[in-house]
Amino acid sequence: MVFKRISEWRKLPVGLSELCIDTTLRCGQSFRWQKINDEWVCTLHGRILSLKQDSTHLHYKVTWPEQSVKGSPTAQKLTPKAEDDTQALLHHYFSLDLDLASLYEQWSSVDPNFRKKAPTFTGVRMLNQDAWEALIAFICSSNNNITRISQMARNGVESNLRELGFGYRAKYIAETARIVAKEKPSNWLETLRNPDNPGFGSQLTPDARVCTYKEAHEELLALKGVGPKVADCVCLMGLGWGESVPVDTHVWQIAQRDYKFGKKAKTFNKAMYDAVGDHFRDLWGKYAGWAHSVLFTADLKAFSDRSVVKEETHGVSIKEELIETNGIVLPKKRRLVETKTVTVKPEPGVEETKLPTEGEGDAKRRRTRSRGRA
DNA sequence: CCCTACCCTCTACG
DNA sequence: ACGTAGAGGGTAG
Repeated sequence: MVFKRISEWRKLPVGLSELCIDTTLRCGQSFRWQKINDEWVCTLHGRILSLKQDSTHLHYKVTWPEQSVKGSPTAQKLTPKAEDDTQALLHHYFSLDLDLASLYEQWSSVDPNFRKKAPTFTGVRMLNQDAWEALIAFICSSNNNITRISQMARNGVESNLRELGFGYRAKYIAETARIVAKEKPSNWLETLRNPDNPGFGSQLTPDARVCTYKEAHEELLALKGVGPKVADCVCLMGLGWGESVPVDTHVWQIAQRDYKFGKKAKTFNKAMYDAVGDHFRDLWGKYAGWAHSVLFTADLKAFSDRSVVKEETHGVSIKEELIETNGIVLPKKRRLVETKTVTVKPEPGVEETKLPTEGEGDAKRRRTRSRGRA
């Protein structure tokens, strides 16, 4: 395939606390971005986008196909003046209207745990992704990991999905595609979108029935391979519902560890699923899903080299010895250990914050080697 | 409501 | 080194 019309680098004024692409593009939201040398690269709305970032700006470059791709919904946009929409596309994709620093402040003011974790994970935004892409990607995410999902996302979607390594999810995708195409009204998926957060370039149809988050979530459950967690991923990342909180096993662990969930009830059923999401919506508000992503990212193994300890703890040392935390002896292993802990001032009326070195999170702070393809 | 099979890949461990 | 058990960002039946 021949590509032409490569633009010069352009830039948007965006600070790192408003957006950090190195974190946002690899924290399990989109599985198609690839870091090639110093640039993040992905196809989006019929063009190839390259991104890089410095402390003050997001830099972007566009590569257009030589001619329209037939059948592409964006093909008609490849008119000479259409290139100008790339800035608007980025603005929409990253929801740059939202003041993320203010949101972090707000979440920190109501949540000591967030205040502790967030400083080393600033600039984490939800991506405004295509709904269909999010649907298929997160069906693939069941019982899976980021590395493998990324491999799947790069494959073509055909009847031999199974041979391509999709496993049992191949049936889900085929079934879901059939249901959406034949059993649902045309444009059904888009009607589930948050009306306050329209899709990129979409026209608002005046007669469209307004949908709520709960309704959208419920509707998605009718698809094959879509349970509550996948439905919430699609709501949050593909349909613009900022209050959607996908509760996977990892978020469930966070809820138990840091938010006193599951002390009595050990079982995790649908009622508990809803309870966890409702709790975070109650705590964090309208953009609870965004706040959840910050804590989720903070617990990802891929980011385990970042300390949860504040900046003044500049010294880290490599120690080789048995480390015991809360009675759990971890295997002898080379690991990063903070040389000093920071005393966190207890907040009035709030449970005291654990000292960093005695948190259960130490077990996850193990340094991970790079995974995936070489 | 609870249990298990489902596909495949990577990792830890012997 | 090499093989194998186990887990990994759920869902359907």
